[in-house]
Amino acid sequence: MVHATTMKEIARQLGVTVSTVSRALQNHPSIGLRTRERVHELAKQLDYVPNPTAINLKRRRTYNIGVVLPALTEQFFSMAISAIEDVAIGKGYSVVVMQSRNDYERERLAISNLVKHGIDGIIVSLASETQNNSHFLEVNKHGIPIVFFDRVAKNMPNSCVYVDLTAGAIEAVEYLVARGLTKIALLNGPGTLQATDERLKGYVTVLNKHGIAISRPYVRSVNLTKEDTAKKMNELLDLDEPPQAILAFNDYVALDAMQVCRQRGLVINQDIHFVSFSNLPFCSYLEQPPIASIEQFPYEMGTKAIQLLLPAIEDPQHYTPEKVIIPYQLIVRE
Amino acid sequence: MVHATTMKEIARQLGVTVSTVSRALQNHPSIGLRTRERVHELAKQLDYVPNPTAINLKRRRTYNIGVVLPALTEQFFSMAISAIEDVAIGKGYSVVVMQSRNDYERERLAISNLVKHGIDGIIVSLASETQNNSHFLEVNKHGIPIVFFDRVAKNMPNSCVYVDLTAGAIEAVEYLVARGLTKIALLNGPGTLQATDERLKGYVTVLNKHGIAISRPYVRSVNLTKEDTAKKMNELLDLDEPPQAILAFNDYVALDAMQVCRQRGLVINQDIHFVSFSNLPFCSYLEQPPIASIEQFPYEMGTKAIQLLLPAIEDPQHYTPEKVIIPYQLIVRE
DNA sequence: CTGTTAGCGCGTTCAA
DNA sequence: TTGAACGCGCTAACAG
Repeated sequence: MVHATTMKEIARQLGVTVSTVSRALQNHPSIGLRTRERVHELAKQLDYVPNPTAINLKRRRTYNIGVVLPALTEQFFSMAISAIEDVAIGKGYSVVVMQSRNDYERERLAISNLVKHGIDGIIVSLASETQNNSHFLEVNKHGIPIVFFDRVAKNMPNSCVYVDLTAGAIEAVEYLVARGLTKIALLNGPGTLQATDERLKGYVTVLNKHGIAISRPYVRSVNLTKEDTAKKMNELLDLDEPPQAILAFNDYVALDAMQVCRQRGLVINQDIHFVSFSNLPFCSYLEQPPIASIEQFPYEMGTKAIQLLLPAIEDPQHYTPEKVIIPYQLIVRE
Repeated sequence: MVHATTMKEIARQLGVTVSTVSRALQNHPSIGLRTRERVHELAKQLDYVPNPTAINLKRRRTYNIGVVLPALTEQFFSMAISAIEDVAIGKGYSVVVMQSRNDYERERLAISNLVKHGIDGIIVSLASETQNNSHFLEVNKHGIPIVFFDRVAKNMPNSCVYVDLTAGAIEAVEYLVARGLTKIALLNGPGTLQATDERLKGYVTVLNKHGIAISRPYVRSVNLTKEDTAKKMNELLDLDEPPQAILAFNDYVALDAMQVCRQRGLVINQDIHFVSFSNLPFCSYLEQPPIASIEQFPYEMGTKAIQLLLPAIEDPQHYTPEKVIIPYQLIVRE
């Protein structure tokens, strides 16, 4: 801005003190009706807008909340952001977004930028490649609260909110088995994510329960890029005994894998079946979507995350971190 | 934060002045090597982080850039945001997002919140329901620069960046005609958007050129909700002479309309053909995508938008608004 | 080389 | 009812 009008300017033009203007603007009772009116009038006339930076400096807050997540273009995360934003705005906060692109260094940089830039708290969903928590510990040391959501960090004392993916995976695999599909492969995420472990655990549990031998080549990790997913899916199809069904880490992995299948002439939901996590809205546009998906309620997760963060910001002393588990839901499509 | 360490604290512990500390920290040449080292050492030891709010107060900047757009969950916009963020971060700015949800009041509120919250500039893509520009004029009055992108406002003096949709529509409709499809309907956006006029103009131009009569019932506006699109698509199919092809406002409209067609037993790309705008990545997952789409390069648009905004922030005097047109590209899928 | 002083815009206590 | 003075945390012109 070229030169915004300040209280000082109003005071000067009215021949009063800045403190009088200050009080008049906040309708302090001890200000004469006449002066108050004159101040308000001139303020409006000069398009006076209080300088938020100055106010923040006094309040010792920025009213900025940082959100770091893998990719905004993934609908799961943009939905979560929407939820965070809705709550934040209602409480007078703004949301600053940063994307890690699943890259550790970028995540580290994003966190550092946020702290340098000034935020009152941070909400994070981990990059798939993040292996250590030093950057988060640093933030904790500064007394800036963090809440993890969905892709949460292991062994961190902060609040976090996530769904019970093991239970979700169990229900998903049970569903496949109930449909008579027993050659089930797992296209899992990167080993760095807790979410990957949880899916695996559910997968193993069900197969064991039904006495189905677990074939090592059936379990593969992808790094969440399209290329890697294609590679791993091709490997699965090249096996002597290719799987009848795939449990995919999420809808994006499922879609990329399904594309490979189609290219190889397989008919989805006939030659091969998919079940995945996320239940993203755009799957409803597919002619042959995964037969089932675990809804993870990103909106609810985002809402809960910010609801955990705000008290940590506004009343740090009485704040104790919480682990919140959001219920999942198996959505069957046919 | 409970109690961050300040320069004052460092100064106290070292028995020097705050200004000495300040200069030492920025490696001012006129500071004794010894003191400089002691200051840096203690700063690190006490986990000193400069208070950005105080710095911003002096610099008279917030280093925050506000972005207001219809919906983050639309991939077109999340891609644009990614671009904006990439450039912004490189220049030391952070991005604050607000969504209008295509609602005028929400857009108005978002703008007002941004100004109250403190931002150095704003990038906007209009809500479909926005009919007047008073809230933007207000911002202009405060000397805060605005750049419009994609859905730009009519009759505003600010910079803006958009694609030549008329030319795009022309090429798209020509493509349909060349394929022998002449009964072409237009599922257009809301009349409030300039982008809607432009598509219509292109549509009319081509039909006129080929001497194809324009049937009024073939041209419909949708408000960009799934329900309205379904309603209008059904109306088109209920006509005595239903269209062979649809030019859709964007991929979301196309997808919603295609869903209706499938439900009514039509085979996409056989009984009816679609061409749309945006060319969103997820269309590549469809078995029967629109046969062609106008790529609008959201990443390039976002990049250009912030490149127009930053000079306006950093050197207001020498800044003159620009209208930038990004080239489109017709992507043919088969 | 370092301290003193002033000021960014605002809120607030203490006097008058 | 209003003014004077101080402080939030930091930078910078001026002095020594």
